[in-house]
Amino acid sequence: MTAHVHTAQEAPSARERILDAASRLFAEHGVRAVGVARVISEAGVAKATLYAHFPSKDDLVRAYLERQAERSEREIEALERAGLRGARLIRAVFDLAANAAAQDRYAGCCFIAAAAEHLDDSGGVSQVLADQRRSLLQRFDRCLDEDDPRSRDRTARQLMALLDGAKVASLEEGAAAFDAVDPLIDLLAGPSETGSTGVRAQL
Amino acid sequence: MTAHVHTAQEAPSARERILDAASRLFAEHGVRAVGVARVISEAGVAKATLYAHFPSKDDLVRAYLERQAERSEREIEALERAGLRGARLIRAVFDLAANAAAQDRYAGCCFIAAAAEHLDDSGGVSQVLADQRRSLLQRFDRCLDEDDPRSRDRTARQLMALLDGAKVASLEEGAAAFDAVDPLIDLLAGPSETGSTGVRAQL
DNA sequence: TTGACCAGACCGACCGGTCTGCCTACTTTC
DNA sequence: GAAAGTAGGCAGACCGGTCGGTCTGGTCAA
Repeated sequence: MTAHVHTAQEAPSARERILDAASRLFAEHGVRAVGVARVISEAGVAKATLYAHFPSKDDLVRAYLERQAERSEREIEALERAGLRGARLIRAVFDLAANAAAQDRYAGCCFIAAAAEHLDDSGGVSQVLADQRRSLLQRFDRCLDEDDPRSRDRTARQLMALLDGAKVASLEEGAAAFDAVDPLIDLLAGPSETGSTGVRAQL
Repeated sequence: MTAHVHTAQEAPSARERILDAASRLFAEHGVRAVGVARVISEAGVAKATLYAHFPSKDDLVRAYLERQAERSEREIEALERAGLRGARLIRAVFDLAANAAAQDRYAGCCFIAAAAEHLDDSGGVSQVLADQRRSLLQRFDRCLDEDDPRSRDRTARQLMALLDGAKVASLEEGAAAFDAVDPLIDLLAGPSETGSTGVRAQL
């Protein structure tokens, strides 16, 4: 695997260049619409090199989704470390998604898109998606301060639906799609306390 | 176009057999995963016949989505004709989606899936999707009894997000995904009045 | 005779994936 | 310190298969 650790000066390894190019292309055009030829072209890498690091395109796709899931997780953990808790952390998760939707070449949530492109899941792609989903659901659950676990679980699922729904709407409306659901977040997540988390304004 | 109208006895025209087979296959496996060869095979039709009716696969896809949108529209209109209004009609729309998610070979909402598969929209596919979306949004709006148009629009978008979110969740959880959002519908759509619309229980 | 349909060969393009061959840079050994 | 070996990456030819799409030729009913 050569889990090479680079300093900032070093050029990124071939594996990372491949994953970077694949991530950019997959996110913008979809997984099925991008062939390995285009990935190696934009990564500046030989075909054999790609297949040395990823046994098949499906492995590359899985690695792409896993990295994306890890990044999201780390972003949220960073916010938590910054002191955000409960309702404010939940709001921040929505704000992160809204920020992503505001990007120039935004083409929808990579997890929802990948799920739609892998209805027949021959590889382990949908497992990665299920894991990411469960992880976020649990985080919502932990952020809620309702006593009844059943009620907490239901509220977490409502928040998840709201997030996914806003992401779907953002395909056509961009980040503005998150405005409509905004008031509902407070309602579900608990006392709104002080207003904005500031995260959304960061970009 | 030969907009032939058959009685019940007549065998369906070639065009309809094509559209039926394509709809079944596209809905179950996704648009890109199904080739024209498979469509004509399951439709029992010659390749030339398909291309006589649909100039390209993209036209076939558009026809498939348009027909699906029309069917949804007609289902809702039938419920309206049956006397459902306001909040109860909104609930019925959710129940229709939940029923679809309960089907055996359900593989997600065809509109969301098609949107995810056509991030780069070369054909007019995304136009069909946008139309369907706008149409449903307007119907929600008409069903709400809030006075302020702005507030009504926002509530309609919240309902839409809830519906899309439940559809996304139903990819993994099936029709059960709609249970969680259920109480929120009443909250948004207005006075719950008498409980179930009965639609959901129909199947 | 005409027109709608059938079966299936055929086309060029592209797909994921393999393989050969060359080059470079580091490491081992004398 | 030079020679030899080795590992990783490069370019691109090549493979079988599938894609969307076209074309030929034949069947059948109106």
